[in-house]
Amino acid sequence: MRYKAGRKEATRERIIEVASQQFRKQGIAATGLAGLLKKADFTIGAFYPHFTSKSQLVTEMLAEALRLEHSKVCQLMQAGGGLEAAVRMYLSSEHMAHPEEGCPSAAMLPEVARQTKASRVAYKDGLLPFIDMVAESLPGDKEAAKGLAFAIFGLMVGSLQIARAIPEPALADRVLEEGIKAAMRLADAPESSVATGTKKEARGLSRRSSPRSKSK
Amino acid sequence: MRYKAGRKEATRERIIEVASQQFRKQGIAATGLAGLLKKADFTIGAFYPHFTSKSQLVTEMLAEALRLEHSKVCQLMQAGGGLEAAVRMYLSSEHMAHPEEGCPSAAMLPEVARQTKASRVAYKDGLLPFIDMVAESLPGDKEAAKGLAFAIFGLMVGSLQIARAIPEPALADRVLEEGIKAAMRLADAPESSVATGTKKEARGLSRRSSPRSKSK
Amino acid sequence: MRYKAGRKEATRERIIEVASQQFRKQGIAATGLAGLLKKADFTIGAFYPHFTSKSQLVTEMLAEALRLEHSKVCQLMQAGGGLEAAVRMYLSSEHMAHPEEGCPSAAMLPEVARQTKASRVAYKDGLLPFIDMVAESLPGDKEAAKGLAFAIFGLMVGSLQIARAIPEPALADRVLEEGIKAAMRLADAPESSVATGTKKEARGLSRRSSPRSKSK
Amino acid sequence: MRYKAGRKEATRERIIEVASQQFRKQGIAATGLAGLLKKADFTIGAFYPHFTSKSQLVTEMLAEALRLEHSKVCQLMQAGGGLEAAVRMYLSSEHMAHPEEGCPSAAMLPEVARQTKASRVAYKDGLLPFIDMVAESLPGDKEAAKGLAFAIFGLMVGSLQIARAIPEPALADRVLEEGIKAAMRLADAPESSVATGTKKEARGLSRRSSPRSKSK
DNA sequence: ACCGGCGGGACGCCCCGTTTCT
DNA sequence: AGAAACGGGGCGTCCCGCCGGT
Repeated sequence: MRYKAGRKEATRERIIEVASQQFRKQGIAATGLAGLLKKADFTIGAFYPHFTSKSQLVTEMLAEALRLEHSKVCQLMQAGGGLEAAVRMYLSSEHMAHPEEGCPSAAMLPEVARQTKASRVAYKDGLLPFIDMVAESLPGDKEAAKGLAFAIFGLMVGSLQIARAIPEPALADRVLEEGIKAAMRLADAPESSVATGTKKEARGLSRRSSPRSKSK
Repeated sequence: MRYKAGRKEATRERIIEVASQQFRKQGIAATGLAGLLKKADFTIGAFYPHFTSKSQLVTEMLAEALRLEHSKVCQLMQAGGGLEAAVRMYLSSEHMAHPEEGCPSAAMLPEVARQTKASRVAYKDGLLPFIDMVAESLPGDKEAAKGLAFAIFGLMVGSLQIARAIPEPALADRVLEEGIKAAMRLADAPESSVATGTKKEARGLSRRSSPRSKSK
Repeated sequence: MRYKAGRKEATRERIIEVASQQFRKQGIAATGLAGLLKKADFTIGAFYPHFTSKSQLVTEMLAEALRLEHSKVCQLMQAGGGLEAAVRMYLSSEHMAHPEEGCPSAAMLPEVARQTKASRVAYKDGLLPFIDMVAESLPGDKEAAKGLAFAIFGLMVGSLQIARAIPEPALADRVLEEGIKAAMRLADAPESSVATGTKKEARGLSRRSSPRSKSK
Repeated sequence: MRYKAGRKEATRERIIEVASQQFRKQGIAATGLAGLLKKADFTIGAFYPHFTSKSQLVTEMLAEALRLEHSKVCQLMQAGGGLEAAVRMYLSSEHMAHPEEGCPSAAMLPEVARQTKASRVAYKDGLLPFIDMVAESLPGDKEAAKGLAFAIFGLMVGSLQIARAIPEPALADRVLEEGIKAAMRLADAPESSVATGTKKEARGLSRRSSPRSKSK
């Protein structure tokens, strides 16, 4: 073959990488392919050998972006911080200020819901492992933990979006803080709150929240 | 007024109304003014006497949409259901399936964050009364309740968006359910858990909104 | 009648006046009626009672603008300066810098040529008295003087336009100067230059330039 | 180059060529890009790979149109006619009737004055060589000849425009004729007209015009 | 076979001249 | 006389097909 082996892959990856930044920063609909390719130091000519359409790029970009987000959070949690560290990172001013490097869900969810079926499947497939990972750090049986993980993730996504939309920095920070507190409470006192009250031990969370455990 | 009194207002309101539907359904960037006006049975010529630009329409539409959402939820809560009824409605399959008539935050938040300052201010100004209203149905001191209301709202917004993006109906419903459970837990057992530990009684929520009747 | 008598006329005149400024400044095609009316402190509603179309306004505006230009130059020449004063004024930096108050021909001639027949007739009818007036200050029989007046006027129009188009002030001024010199030579030494060589005496010109022939 | 060598250049030239016709015929502001491109058998999609904006096209079109006009006149003068032939051609009924193939200055000067700086610089840069060429066929020292050339060109431009604007063919022709006479007088008897009286011999002019007054 | 990039049209927002209603 | 509404058109950008050089 004419080109260095792997060059094609490299180009493709680069396009996806830049796309994941631009889409998160400006939105999917508002981002044009030409500008995107230029940002990746290509011209549109480089696009169609790799993707059949913009929507295919969206699909692949979602898969990749979620994979990266997943591994980023995974590392953070395994580095010792547990879920709390992840939550604090997610709901931080830095994350709020830099959507282009942040969670794809927070940056694009409503737009994802309007994409093709394939893209939405890719989103779901990228989200589930992430949810499972979060669930593993939560107490309770597997299914219950998974449900809780969905809720906690929903809380984080929503709170971050609200904070980003609010033009008042002080208020935005407040929203983030409250999101952290609520996420930790959810993680700490899973559904059993009243019934059993015993088994929390949210692997990695809890520290700060452990002693009290509210529920009595 | 030169025209039949109120005609101008009627047109303006009609444009805003259709805009709020289309923007929620298709996204702001993806919605063109021409199509929007046609949907309102006008041509583009009818737009510029009322608005100077699309972004001004976005601003006014946000204000109006939030006002309506606010009053809708308000009615629901005062009708006796309390916060729980509102949460159940928000995280229902119907709401999930009809973004065009649903919560503007759930449908457009990431795009709102990319709008002009004026639009974001309008968003904030429309959101706060809503948050305050929710807070009133929560226990604890005013500030704490407000913080909790932000978190609960974030949870609802995020969960609804996730459910909308997921192409598997069963899983989407699961996300909604878990959102409801978590929202109720948050509302039920506010932070005071340790401090006071006593009478939560989330005015209107609590167990499953049990005996009481909160409102007012 | 409802309105003070003459009010209608006043409005009409005001529209024409502002139009003659805007058209000269920005060009006819590039000037919109809405902006024009706003500049005259009206809304478009004030336009159609007075004119049936933009092109009719153009026609009337040409007649009026030429009438004014005519009388301005007439005054100048009768004030004692003669043709030379008029030429010097016409080809001055001030006139070059302010097309909106200057000669309509210099500002719009190519556009006039593309207007309706009616507009062009108005232009012609406005131009001829002006040419005749200039011709009267020129020597020779009436027809010859008229021909010369056309040429001198053409020279002035073209030179002013060239100067306006040139972005280098020094060069533009040079063009104006040369235009003045050439105009005076034409006025001074009419066609008879060789044949008769006798009685120029370009009524009103020459004074300053008469003994001249400078070069020597 | 990726395409058949010169294909891009060909398209670009074609666009410029058609633009130079349309702009001269209808005016710059009154000519739309879509119609222009269609006239060149393209769609608008073909425009932006070559030009970044309409105003850039204007700039390039001015440069090209002046270059062509220059060479056309140059050929004419070198073919033996001298300046007189050029003047007669310029102020001919044919030229008057076909602005789209004629002098860009006569067709667009007032609009050129309203274009961007870059366009006006292009105009100036295209005009100067032309003026220099005309100056070479004039007697007297170089600078004086250049000044005279400006004036003669101004005279031609203005006279042609006036003739084009006048709806009466007979009068228009009269204006052209008088323009020719005056131009020849200027060229024939440069400033020194009286002093020396003898040496006109405006390289190529004069012959036919010297003895007198021709017209009719 | 990657990639550059021309070219096709549809469509984006905005503004035009005009008509209509008051 | 004011202003809403119409609909066409302004320029510019969009996504994409396809050609052709490397």
